[in-house]
Amino acid sequence: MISFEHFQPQDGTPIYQQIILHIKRGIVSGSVMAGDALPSRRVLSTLLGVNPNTIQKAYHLLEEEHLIASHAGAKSYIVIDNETVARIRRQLMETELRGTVRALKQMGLSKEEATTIISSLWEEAPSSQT
Amino acid sequence: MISFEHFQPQDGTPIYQQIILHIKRGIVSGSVMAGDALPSRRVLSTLLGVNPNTIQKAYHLLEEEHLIASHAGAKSYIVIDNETVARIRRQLMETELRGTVRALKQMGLSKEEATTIISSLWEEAPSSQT
DNA sequence: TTAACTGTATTATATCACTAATACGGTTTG
DNA sequence: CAAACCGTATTAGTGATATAATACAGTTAA
Repeated sequence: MISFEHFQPQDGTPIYQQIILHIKRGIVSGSVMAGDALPSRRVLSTLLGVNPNTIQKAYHLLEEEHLIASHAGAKSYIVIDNETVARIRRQLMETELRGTVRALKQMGLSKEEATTIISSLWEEAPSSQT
Repeated sequence: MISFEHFQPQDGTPIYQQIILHIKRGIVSGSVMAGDALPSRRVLSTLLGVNPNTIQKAYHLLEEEHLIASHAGAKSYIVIDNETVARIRRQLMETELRGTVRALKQMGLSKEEATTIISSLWEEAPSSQT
């Protein structure tokens, strides 16, 4: 069962997008694998304190992207191969870092300053894998 | 006059927030200084192709944060001191990097992988100051 | 088998970001 | 002074996000 233990929603970005990101990052890190079952819509909505429709929207979009498979009545499962994992990895790196690098350069930082700051932030941030 | 030449809005985040960020990043980099005039609401809305009210919202929020001063009939101007610049700098670093570092760790990257990727992205991205 | 769970669908409501169309009064400049 | 700017305010409408309350049919397990 895919875990949402360390999922903490932050306002500003839609919750259904954050759920999608959470699962995709799990796929990239290897903690989410093919065959894994997802929490049911109702269970996860209760766990996160949001509406079931919000979960359904996230799962529906994941299914449209062919990352999960749903069959009416049964649970939904992760369906991915190695090629898909690589694609998701590239996709997340792109969206996550492109804007950050642009922002740092726009603030006048040098490449060295940027990597130094990120290194120092790496130490203090909470993590499942140091 | 503060330049919006290199400003290219990306959908997903509200335009008024992007305008605020653009100005704050300019302040941090030193390209936006105390006394600089801002484009009028109408001019900037035409330039960016958005509604004047959107610009007004951005400027109004900047004024509430005491970064600009507006007087009915005249242009709006940047009003900041060194202490304010330092505060904005800390604020932007915080919001920009904290989430990125969290995301990269959640994807299972090591500190070395992260800094390496950022270094390589630094080269290809467009910039006003290489 | 049947009860409990599952995915799926529908309709209604509220809020926010953004657009649109005006209007009013103060400032600047020729 | 007067025209051309400027900031400010109001009202109305649209689309996206999220909530709320149901309803129906398929799957699973005691």
